[in-house]
Amino acid sequence: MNENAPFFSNKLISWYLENKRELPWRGTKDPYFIWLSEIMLQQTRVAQGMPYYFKFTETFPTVFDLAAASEAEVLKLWQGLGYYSRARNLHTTAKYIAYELNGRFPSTYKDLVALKGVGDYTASAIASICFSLPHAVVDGNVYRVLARVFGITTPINVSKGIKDFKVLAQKLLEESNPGTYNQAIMEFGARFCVPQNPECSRCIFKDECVAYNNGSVKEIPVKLKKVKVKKRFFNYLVFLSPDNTTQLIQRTQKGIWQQLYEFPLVETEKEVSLDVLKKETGFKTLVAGIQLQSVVLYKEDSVIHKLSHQHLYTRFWIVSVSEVKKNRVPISEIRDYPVPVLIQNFISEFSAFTN
DNA sequence: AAAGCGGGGCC
DNA sequence: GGCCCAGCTTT
Repeated sequence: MNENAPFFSNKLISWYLENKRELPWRGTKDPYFIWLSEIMLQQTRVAQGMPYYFKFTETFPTVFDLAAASEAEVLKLWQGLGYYSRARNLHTTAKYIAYELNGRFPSTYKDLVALKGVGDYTASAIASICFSLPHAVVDGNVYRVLARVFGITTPINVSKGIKDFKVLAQKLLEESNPGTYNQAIMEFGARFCVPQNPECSRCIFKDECVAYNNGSVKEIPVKLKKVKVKKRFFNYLVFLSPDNTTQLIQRTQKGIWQQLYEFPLVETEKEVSLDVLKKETGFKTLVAGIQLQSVVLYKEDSVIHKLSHQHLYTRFWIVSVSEVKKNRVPISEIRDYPVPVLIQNFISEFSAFTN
């Protein structure tokens, strides 16, 4: 046991009890609700996840309700939250718990971490909050707080850093109340020891924080190399036929937006004119056997949809046809399909769909 | 060990 | 424009 542990955890927990937010998943130890909230909050701010937590708990009050839903329903409810593999894994795990475990949630770290979509962080969170098991969480907040207070400059995104921080976090864990301690350190990182411009001068750790007393708060935690952003050029073909149908295709390939729907897509190396687009193999395949009445660019300027690792330069081409042959979707039913935000934004502003 | 995976908020 | 967010999975 680290000799600093009681000092550190006592201060943290005192701060937490005075400063914690009332969040909808606080005040329950039901693992279904804690699990739901933890999956939603992976790489996601509380403010962004909150509305989804309300939607999911209302629509699926129990794990059986979630298990009984279709994947498309789950994805539709998840739409806009991003990292859609979380939703697919959530659904897979719900079915496993409901139908294989008869609704009894796993209650050990080992069994929790074996669930799809549940890694070390989430298993530790559920184990500590729901079952009072002594597993320390290490999320982005914990990295930041520990790195600064203890002056650790090992990069947080290399294996040595990941291992070292986990060991330290585990030493500092208040074992008589691991759930409260874990939430306390995360809340402290989220609300006080924030990434930019923390108010160190009135911090509870200002006397002992190594980074503050070093003047190195801005440089800590150390994180290696940022991702290089790739540019891609998307041309969506928005078919319109007289019977008020269009075409939507489900993305089943590897990559972004798996299992979500989109308009037929022609990806090109750069922004293209209509003449060039018409010569693309992908375009020819998509319109094969179809009577084209007109192809009109919706807007000249590309929409630049930014993902963390890709910038999608996107244009929508309105393709009037006499008949949609494949993957027909009545315009009135588009709203039932889970789609990326990029597509939803277009649907919401395109008059032929909104009228 | 490194890459891939969303969307949004803040500076 | 860059950084980060209650990370996990695949390669």
